[in-house]
Amino acid sequence: MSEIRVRFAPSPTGQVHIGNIRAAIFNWLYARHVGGKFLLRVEDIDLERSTPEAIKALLDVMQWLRLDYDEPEVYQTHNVARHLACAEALLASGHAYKAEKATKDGKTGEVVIFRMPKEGILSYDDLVKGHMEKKAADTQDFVIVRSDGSPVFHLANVVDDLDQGITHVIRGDDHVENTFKHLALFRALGAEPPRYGHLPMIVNAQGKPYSKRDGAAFVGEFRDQGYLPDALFNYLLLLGWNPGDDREVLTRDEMVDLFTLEACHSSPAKFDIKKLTWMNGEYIRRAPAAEFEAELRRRVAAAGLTIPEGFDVPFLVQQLQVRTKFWGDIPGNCAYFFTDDYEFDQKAVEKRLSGPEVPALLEDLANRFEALEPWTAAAGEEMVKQLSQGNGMGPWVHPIRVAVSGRMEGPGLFEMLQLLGREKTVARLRRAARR
RNA sequence: GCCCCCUUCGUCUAUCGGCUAGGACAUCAGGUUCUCAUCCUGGUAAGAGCGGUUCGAUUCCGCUAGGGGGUGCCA
Repeated sequence: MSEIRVRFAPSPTGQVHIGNIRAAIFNWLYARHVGGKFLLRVEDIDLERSTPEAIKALLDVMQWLRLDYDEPEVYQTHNVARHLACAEALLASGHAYKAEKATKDGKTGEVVIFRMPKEGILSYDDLVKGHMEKKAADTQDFVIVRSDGSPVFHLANVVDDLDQGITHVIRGDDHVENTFKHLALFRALGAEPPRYGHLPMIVNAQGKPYSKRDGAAFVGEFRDQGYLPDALFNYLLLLGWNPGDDREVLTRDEMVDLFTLEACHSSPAKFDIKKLTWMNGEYIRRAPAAEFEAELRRRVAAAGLTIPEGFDVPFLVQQLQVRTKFWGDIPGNCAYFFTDDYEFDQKAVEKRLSGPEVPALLEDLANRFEALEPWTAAAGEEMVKQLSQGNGMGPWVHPIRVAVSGRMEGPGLFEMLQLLGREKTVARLRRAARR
């Protein structure tokens, strides 16, 4: 049995759309599952729309999502001579003919047109949609070489698939109708066509194709917003596929192991950013502490902040990891540990620090913390508990929190103070008392 | 217009004729608690409609409706 070869063949005309990259993901998983080859073909014959920037963005995204391919990427522009030679062959064999045809802006020129079968039923078995058929009479001949001599998508796409030995074409639903054309082209070229499978579209809340106006639609945007590649990968996979049981968060190995085209759906799926966000948090929470720490250090440093000597980073990680939904939350959610110039949330100040009793309270607490032994979260909590006499620590805890961090939410207060250290805690309490 | 495809909770989905229709996200209520988050418990919520086949249909078939795709010298 010959090797299974699949490909991802995007046009580099802009950023990479999530619907597009999902096709790449499914192709990649299929190839890995069956032990075949996954290839990348850059369909850059498209006029002026293909740009070097777009190609770079594409390659970056492939790498970011760990979609490795098994042979160097192929550029469609490098194969134009072959496309045209095939058109000649088709002309010679009578499968194509030349004709004068008008463009939509009124100019006419001679093009090469492929002859579709005129009688009978055209059919094929779609890898995900099942048996498909269409009356030949319902299809039309189509242009394969433009009047300027350039090959049209259908020709280039088919010839490249042929040349690359593609055995399974897994692509978006919008290509279903093209499949009848492509099949005919393959046969006219005297070649055995690949199997085809069509993935349903990703749609918005209204059921229309998901686009830019519906929110982030490009892979790069998700990356910029702090989504993890593995979370996006996992979420996109769940749109139209499931492992057959209740598992949702899967490792790459599990995905490869369980993936089949038979389990893919044929109905469109709505993109739900909330579930993606949940999954992202899930991936951050499940990340090894060391990985979280590395990311934390990187982001704190990138913000120009310095982690003090002796700072208990692992303890901070423990406090922060469960509260982080996006990498982008860092360092905003912990900057106050590393600078005295942290921001005060105005609402928090009004709510917790504006009372007439607050200055005296904070001064008193500053004195008590100054004398607290040992400097641990447990000791601090014990002390405040004494003060509250079992009536709830809120009246003490809230002002302290805002005074030392500027915000109303965050790690447990006493853990926060332990991390911050006695000196800073006391100084900040006094500063807030005297403002 | 014509051709093709799709249709289970708000969303992603399980079910391959036996269903008290399960899970997850979201949402609501409660628990834990110094906040937020996590975590735990519980609730609301679905088979587009109509016919048929069958002892029995969410599951099979047909029709209708709704939605999507295609119908380019775009890809």
